[in-house]
Amino acid sequence: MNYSRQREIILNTLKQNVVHPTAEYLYDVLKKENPSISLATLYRNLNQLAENGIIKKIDGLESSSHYDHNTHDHYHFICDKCKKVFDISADVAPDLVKKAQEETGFTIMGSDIVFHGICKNCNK
Amino acid sequence: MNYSRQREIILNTLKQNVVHPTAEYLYDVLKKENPSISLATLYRNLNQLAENGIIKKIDGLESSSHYDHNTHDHYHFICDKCKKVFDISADVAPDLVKKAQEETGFTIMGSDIVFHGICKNCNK
DNA sequence: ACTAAAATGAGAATAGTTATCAACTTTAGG
DNA sequence: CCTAAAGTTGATAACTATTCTCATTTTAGT
Repeated sequence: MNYSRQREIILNTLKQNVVHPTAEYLYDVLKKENPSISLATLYRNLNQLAENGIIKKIDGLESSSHYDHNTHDHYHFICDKCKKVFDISADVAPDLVKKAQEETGFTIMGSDIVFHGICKNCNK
Repeated sequence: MNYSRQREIILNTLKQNVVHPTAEYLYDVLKKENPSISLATLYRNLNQLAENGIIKKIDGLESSSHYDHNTHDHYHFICDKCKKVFDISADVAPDLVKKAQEETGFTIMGSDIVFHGICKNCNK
């Protein structure tokens, strides 16, 4: 993977983002500072960054993928009402991967763990 | 939800299926016995059955959704090589939802828990 | 600076799924 | 058992998210 200005911008934008944005959301943000950036470039780079373990692609949330600059082991929660995505600490299930591996005998390389329901704020 | 012959056929076909099929796979199977069934009818009914908790839609596996007639609490593993989907018992993380709920204070209505890696067979 | 490999932007193409709509079924009430 | 309202169907158009193509530009090593 060579250096590329666009990839740097994309990664920085994702890092500065508190939410877990979709490509569409990122594209809107990126275009403000870099009107010439192409959607294909964005997708290409998000995929490359994810393949290299620099970011994480989160599937299973909605019809579109979300992206996370936090690659530490943790889970996600999406509110069915406001669609906001929250982090859940991996502490709620220590050794989950290890145990799953022991039970199945499979080599587990990754996981997508997504909860959904109603967040505190929407519950009021 | 009224009775419909097509829905019954779709549900039965899913129940008889040991794998966790995609809509495409189900459609191919269904057409053999019911050549006139429409793809739209299949998707409509899978969504309705899932909304009513009769089946479960599994997202986060591949670009397309898979469907599961087993609605008991359990997780999934997809082999990155052969793309087969396996069940993992929820016993590997007892009270996972309860703990996540305690930690976050959110009302958790469901979860999608997907592991991926290499299955026993492909590991040989 | 020169070259090969990698990356870009623009837009076309693809895949999976949902929407539309006229015709047909199902259901509940009289 | 008839009817009207509500629900469902098949066919196909439309949509959305993402990937592909390709000519041009950028990067990295010599």
